[in-house]
Amino acid sequence: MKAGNKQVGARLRIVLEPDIAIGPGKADILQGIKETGSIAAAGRRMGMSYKRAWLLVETMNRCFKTPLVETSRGGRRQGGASLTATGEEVLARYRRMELLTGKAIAKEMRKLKSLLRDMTK
Amino acid sequence: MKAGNKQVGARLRIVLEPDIAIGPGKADILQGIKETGSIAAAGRRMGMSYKRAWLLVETMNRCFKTPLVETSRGGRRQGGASLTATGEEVLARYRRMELLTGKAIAKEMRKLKSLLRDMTK
DNA sequence: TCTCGATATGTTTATTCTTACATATCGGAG
DNA sequence: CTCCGATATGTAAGAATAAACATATCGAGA
Repeated sequence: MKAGNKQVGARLRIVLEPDIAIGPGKADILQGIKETGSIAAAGRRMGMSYKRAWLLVETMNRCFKTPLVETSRGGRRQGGASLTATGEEVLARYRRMELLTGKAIAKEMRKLKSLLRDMTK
Repeated sequence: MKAGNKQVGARLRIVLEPDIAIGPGKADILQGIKETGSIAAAGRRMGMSYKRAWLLVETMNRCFKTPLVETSRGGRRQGGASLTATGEEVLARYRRMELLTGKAIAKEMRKLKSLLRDMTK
């Protein structure tokens, strides 16, 4: 289904405990929720089923002391979701880690790339 | 099938081109070949089928200008595999990137962990 | 009280990923 | 010229993942 995603570069997956990790997918969902105000919209935006998006959110909420995402149903805006303070913090820290990693390995990265075959055929 | 693997910490996946990446799995295979002298042994050591291990090797060999692994069949030692100079270089660079990443994000890592729930139940 | 869009879940169907099994080849050593 | 262990591949069976479909709930506002 989703095709040309996963940008080139370093992809970071933070394994905090065995089977408890946060990677590019969960980070993007957090960001999507922050920007759209809903799990459904965040999922749609990244071509992911609502169920899958919701499941990831549910997992994250279970793993941290405080939920990362808080949701509401019905009401004036017909429900929605937003990041808690912890959610904002986790997202910010993950992005920072991505940045730090990118800088730290930039030089090695270039050297690795120079070993690649052309593949433009 | 394989269970308690994937050490906690940062897991790095280097995406050099869309659909061309090297991550912990391929790095471990390279290292296994370096240390055991065979694809089959490297695979067994990490609980991976020979076919899977061979397939990963084949993919890597196709993607780089020079093969990373060279193989032989029959002969005195009944065949085997070893890393080429390029293979050694790729492995070394990947390990270095892992190290650099670990150092770069250590501080953030600790802070993230402190937000985790206990889960020892 | 009926509507609407979003959350919340369960069930079923597809798809994709791995493994398992089955051969074929190689080539020095015995 | 047969044996052995490893490479090299194909195919079929199974397992794990993900998508698709189907409801149920919520609650302010019309």
